[in-house]
Amino acid sequence: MAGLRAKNRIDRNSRIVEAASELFRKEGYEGARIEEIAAKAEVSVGTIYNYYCNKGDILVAIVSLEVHEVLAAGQRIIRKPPKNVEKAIDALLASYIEHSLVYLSKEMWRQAMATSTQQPDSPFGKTYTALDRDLADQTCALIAKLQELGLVRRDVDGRGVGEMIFNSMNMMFIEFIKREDMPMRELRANIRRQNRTLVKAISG
Amino acid sequence: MAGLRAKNRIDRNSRIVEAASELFRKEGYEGARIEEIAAKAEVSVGTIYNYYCNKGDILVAIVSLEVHEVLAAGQRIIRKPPKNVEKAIDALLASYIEHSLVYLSKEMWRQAMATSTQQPDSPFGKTYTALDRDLADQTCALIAKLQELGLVRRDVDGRGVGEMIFNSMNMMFIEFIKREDMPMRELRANIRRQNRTLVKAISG
DNA sequence: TTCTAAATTTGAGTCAATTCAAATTGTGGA
DNA sequence: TCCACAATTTGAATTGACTCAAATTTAGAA
Repeated sequence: MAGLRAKNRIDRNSRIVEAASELFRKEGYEGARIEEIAAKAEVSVGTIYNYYCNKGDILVAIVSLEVHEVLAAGQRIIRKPPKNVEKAIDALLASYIEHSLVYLSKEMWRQAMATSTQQPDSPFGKTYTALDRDLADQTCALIAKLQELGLVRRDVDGRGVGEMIFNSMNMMFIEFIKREDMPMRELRANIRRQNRTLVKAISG
Repeated sequence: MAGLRAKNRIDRNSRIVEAASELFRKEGYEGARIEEIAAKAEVSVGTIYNYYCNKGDILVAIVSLEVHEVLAAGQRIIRKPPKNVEKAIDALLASYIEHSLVYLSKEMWRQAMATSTQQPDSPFGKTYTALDRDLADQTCALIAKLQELGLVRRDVDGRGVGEMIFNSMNMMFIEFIKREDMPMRELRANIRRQNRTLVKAISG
């Protein structure tokens, strides 16, 4: 019976994540009590804290699942990007944004971001930061790809430009999740507008 | 005795802010207990909650004092900016960054940002958001000024560019406060590098 | 199979933020 | 000056996240 312990661990962990995920969605992050999550996952409160160092960390674990899907979708866009700089960048960023609310409500995003800011050194604070970096890297990869394709001038600092585009999108995304009433359409328009000058400058 | 009530309010409020400010600095945000703050300010715990809806809000009030100073310093730079686009932008952003740790530790910044993200609709969540917007507006104002001076091309979208520069600086600042060991010098270098392409593109 | 030690779980207890009903204080009119 | 009412303060009680010492479970050596 090789690894009952490991098997149990995986099983318990997924029960915790599943229970938390459901309760966060149903009752909101603040509304979901740890005791409830423990009951639903059929473990004790202590066990949850054995797996996650605090409530926020549980949420960030869920975010992580989400972002991995987003990254995969991003890869597909980079493989065959639209043959136009503006459209290509817009396609990638739109893909990020469209996916963002599939599993996570704005409230959940707010909490996840807050936690990762508050505790950047907790295991999941680090996870969140790493995800952010992966997304930024992907944006840079798109710029590099566009340079390869001759759509973006070779002499621009692809990394600098990619990071700037990602960073400014990220800030606008933060504004978006802070304003419960802001529609996705408005976010996308803001992003396009803000990128326009830079895009024009780097187009080959 | 017109307004004893109003006078007391102002007095108590400033005692609370002062006590909190000292304790946050001395014991860190998490370490400072509300009861302690109340004792130091010579009010009851309940009174603090009469003035601020939670612990994070007290901190954001302190941040607000800080940012107002930063905005004033920014105004002076905009009045007489360096006669070179890159230097002018760098001067403004450097001023923001250099001031940032005078009254607030990185930990305090993390908490303040987390709170404002978590509760964007609380009174001080709104305050924080407004401060951010003021800073962004100031960055845009600098670009406009540089356009007036003929240093930045008239045909660029000053607002879009200003917001992009501010947003991307803001994300880098967030990274900076998350990493306790990251020196200010590195932050400034990153910002300069990231802005370079855009700055080149808009220079007249 | 049996036993020991390490890993893991448990949940009652702790701690600090937040609430709220009672007590106090300021105001303006008689 | 005195009173009634509204605003404000108070701190004991509540709440819910998090801890930790005891109990349970697994691994694997004998």
